[in-house]
Amino acid sequence: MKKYNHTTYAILGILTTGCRTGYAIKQLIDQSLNHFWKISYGQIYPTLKLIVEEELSIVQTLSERGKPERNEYFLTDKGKAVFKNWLETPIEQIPVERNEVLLKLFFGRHQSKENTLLQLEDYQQKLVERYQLYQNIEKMITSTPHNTEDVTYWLFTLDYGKRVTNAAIEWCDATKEHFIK
Amino acid sequence: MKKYNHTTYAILGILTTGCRTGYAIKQLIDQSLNHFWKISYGQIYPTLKLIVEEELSIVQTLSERGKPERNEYFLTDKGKAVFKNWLETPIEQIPVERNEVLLKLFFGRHQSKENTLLQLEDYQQKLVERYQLYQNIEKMITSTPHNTEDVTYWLFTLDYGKRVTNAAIEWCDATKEHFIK
DNA sequence: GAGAGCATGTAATAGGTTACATGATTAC
DNA sequence: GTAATCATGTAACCTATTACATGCTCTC
Repeated sequence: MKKYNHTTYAILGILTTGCRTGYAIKQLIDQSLNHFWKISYGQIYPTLKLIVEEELSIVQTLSERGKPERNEYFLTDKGKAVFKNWLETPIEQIPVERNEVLLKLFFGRHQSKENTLLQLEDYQQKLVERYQLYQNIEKMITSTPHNTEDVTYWLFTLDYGKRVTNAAIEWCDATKEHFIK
Repeated sequence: MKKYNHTTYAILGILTTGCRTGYAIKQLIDQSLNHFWKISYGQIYPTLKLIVEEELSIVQTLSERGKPERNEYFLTDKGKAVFKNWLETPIEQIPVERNEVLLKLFFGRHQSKENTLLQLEDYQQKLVERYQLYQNIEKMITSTPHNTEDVTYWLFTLDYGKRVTNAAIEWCDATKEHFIK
């Protein structure tokens, strides 16, 4: 089966959830997948064009009165099969995540302890903000009525973000110790 | 002060450690920074050309007998200042790390529990392998004699990797629970 | 009438990977 | 002689971001 890039699969996936337009895809990702996925219009519209060319989707142009014209996309059987195949294939490898703070720390021998501490504290603060953001999203989605099953999956991904962010925060604490003494 | 990309700062940093050639830079990154940074020759050689053009570095071509010809790079005062300035500037923001497993899980409502479990188990296995790799690197650098201070910084970055990877492994366990029942 | 939101799209640029090309030396 | 290692480099390609351009509708 022909391979596509991650962006293409993400868009195919979102088309299975009822989102129909490029604009709505952007909104859904920004609102629900924001902590582990992002996308720009510069990817969305060319990819929508691509999946139609590849016959993974068909497009219907709607001009309702009182609304701006819009293109609605629907998966074809081929599109559904390609998506399902991707869903069932394990990822090839965990990507190496470039970390600029670790890079700076790696060169720490050549800088002052004070500066290293400042970098760690700044990083930790940004991590704490991110953690609090996750908590707020969690509060919001558990207090607002949603489809129960959707919420469950949403919470899994949030839990991942919280756990990993928390581990990084704890590392900051432990590492700061070495530069305070 | 003029801005450069991360790759440029990484290379400036490595030139402060005594690495001198493009080949040696590649080796150092592959061996020591591999868990949070990677680079290809397609980035290294054009960047080395750039830093010479920008007068951040000078280059000396050596042809020793018995050795292939090589270009050695040395930071200029300007190069050292640019690097120091980068070291002292906090990162702008923590980047969003795309996570393909979370993306698949997000669409989990539309697939079988069995498949979700398989994806989680495969991911966990890859994480465990990564964790063990970190442990092995740790053993190796603590048992081989190195400059003590260098080792300390090296261990900090490894500790980060271990903590974050471990948090992800634990998340896999917790999440798998929901699909086993 | 101004601003927010809905809606679509492209071009320039940046950043990075992969494959390819070349050639010397060293160890077996 | 042949495989591994040292060493340098480029071209094609892929992915993604940013800025820009357009125009409609709805609310205040």
